[in-house]
Amino acid sequence: MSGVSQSTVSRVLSGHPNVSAKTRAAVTEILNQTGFVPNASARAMRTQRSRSIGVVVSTPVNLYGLEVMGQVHEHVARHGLRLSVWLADVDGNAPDALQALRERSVDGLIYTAAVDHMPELEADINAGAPIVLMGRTVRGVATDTVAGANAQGGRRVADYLIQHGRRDIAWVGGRAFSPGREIEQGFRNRLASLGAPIDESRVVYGDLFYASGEAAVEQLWNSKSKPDTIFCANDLVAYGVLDAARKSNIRVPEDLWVIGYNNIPISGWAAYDLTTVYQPIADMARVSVELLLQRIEGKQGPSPQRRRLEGKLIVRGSTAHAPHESS
Amino acid sequence: MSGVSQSTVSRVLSGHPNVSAKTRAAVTEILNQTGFVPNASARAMRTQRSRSIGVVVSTPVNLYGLEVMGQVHEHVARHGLRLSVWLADVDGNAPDALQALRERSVDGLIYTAAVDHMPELEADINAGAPIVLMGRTVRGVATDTVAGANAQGGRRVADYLIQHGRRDIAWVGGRAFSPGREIEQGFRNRLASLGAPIDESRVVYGDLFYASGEAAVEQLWNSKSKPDTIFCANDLVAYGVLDAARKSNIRVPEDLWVIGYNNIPISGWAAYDLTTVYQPIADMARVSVELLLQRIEGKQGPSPQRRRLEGKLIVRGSTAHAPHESS
DNA sequence: CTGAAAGCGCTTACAG
DNA sequence: CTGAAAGCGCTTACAG
Repeated sequence: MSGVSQSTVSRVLSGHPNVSAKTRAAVTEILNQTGFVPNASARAMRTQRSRSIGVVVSTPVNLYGLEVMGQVHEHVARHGLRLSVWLADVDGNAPDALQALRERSVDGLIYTAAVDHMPELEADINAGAPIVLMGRTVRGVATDTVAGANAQGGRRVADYLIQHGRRDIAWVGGRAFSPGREIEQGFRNRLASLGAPIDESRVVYGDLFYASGEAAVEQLWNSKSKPDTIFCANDLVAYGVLDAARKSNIRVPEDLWVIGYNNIPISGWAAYDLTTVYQPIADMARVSVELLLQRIEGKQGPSPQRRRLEGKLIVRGSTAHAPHESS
Repeated sequence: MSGVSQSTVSRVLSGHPNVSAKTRAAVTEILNQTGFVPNASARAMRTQRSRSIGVVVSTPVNLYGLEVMGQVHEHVARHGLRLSVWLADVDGNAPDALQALRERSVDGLIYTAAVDHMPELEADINAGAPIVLMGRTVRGVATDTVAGANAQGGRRVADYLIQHGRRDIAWVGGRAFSPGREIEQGFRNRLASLGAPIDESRVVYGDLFYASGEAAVEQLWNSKSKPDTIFCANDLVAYGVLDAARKSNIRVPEDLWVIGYNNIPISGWAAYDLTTVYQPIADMARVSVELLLQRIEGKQGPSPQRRRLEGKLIVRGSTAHAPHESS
């Protein structure tokens, strides 16, 4: 140390008030000259904080995961924290992420790939590990959860379709995917209460990738009861549906209406021009990061938070209706 | 410590050979019972290694960045390392990533968003910081660089187009984007040497997002010399071109051929069915991680490596030609 | 094969 | 306002 003690340098570095202006200036000067940068591991060991949080995203076949990661990064960076990333396997597991949390490489985790029945994840959460679930719900797990208002989104689409006279409605979803299940429930219930319950022969379950949409069209068109509308649990599947329709010369929207869910940017491109439900990912990321930081500080409330953020129906060409009708 | 010394536990944890079988078994037993997990910061401080590396990717508007991140994650995880992520700003800068490297939060960096003239990045590299450039080249920077064989890709496309009788060829590129510049150079040179130099009125520069493709079509169609082919520096721009053509009732491939670069998954979807040049991202990620780890170990050679990995032309419907002609 | 001890580089009461 | 000292939790020569 050129002149002063280690303690004083540390106080300058951390902006601690107990340093005289002239000492501070002198130390800052030398810091700049030497280009000294404090060691993060040492600070982390001493403070018991890595200043880093992790995010677990689904396998990036689904472009939605990219949006999620970008928004989480944005809000993590805003709090001066670093972001580590793990890609979950197809079952949503990311053991390396949990291990990193246990060994305090990260201070907390935002988990966006959860499904039901994840024993390792649930054990860590029950042991008090700071983990926030984002975008997915898991039954019986006692931690903060931030998700879209999916049932409400499903009801909104049901209202829209019935209002515009659609009756032969198909649903393409996935069983393991909690947002899809919630959308489906809201959608089914509202259709039923409007006197137009869904015909089970028009319900198809798949893995929610692009190819599932193509497969769904083939299955629905080979059945007796062709639909006039297909509502898909995510946009990616809807693109598969639209492309299959294109290949089979099924005209959209004249012969078939198609609706997706998420409103990823591709849905605005002319090739798809997809009516879909916007998800407020930026808000979900913001709230998730805030709740996680509170949990890391030990400031969470007695019972876990369950936040539901509302989306919005975005009407585009895949369901075009007469312009005087409001959406 | 129940029974043995801290040193022995540490040796068991690290798999050090100097532990008797029965001691090892006893310690392992207790470790499992108590669920003890060693603290990563303490290990990092002692070993001077964070076991974590960072990747800097471009703003994720471009889906290509997602693929890159996924592949880098794959290879980083394979080496038992953690991955931190930073999104670069529009100019390719990521000061937080450089800071994290300086304070040893990460052991090294894979930089995929570099452009020319990045003083901070170059200063760190010249000071010996372990940074590998991936997918982009920067003039005069002395570190390992792993990129696609872009000039060769450009030549390959030139050969293909001339071979199939295309003559009124347009190029849509970007000035700050090194792969684009290299593709352009290979493309131009080969066209010239085949006696069909590009007409400068058919060259358009933009920022290489979707909207640039739409803008390019508008500009080219308002000029005197409409092209019969548009070659784009990346797939995203090509989608913009294809959608603009769709809106203007320009038929592809009858009236216009369109070619992209990268072969991201969307290019295989029926809506675009885009002829493009495949980039071996997985290999680029593998080589980048290997070179970075060598550099972290101080085992790099005297002069920086410049690797070029070859891609491959993927012919699809956006340039359909008679089936008997080979691609 | 095992243990006692030093030290990685910080931060933070504590004493002055 | 400043400094000396302790301690965060590991790993690794060193001695036996």
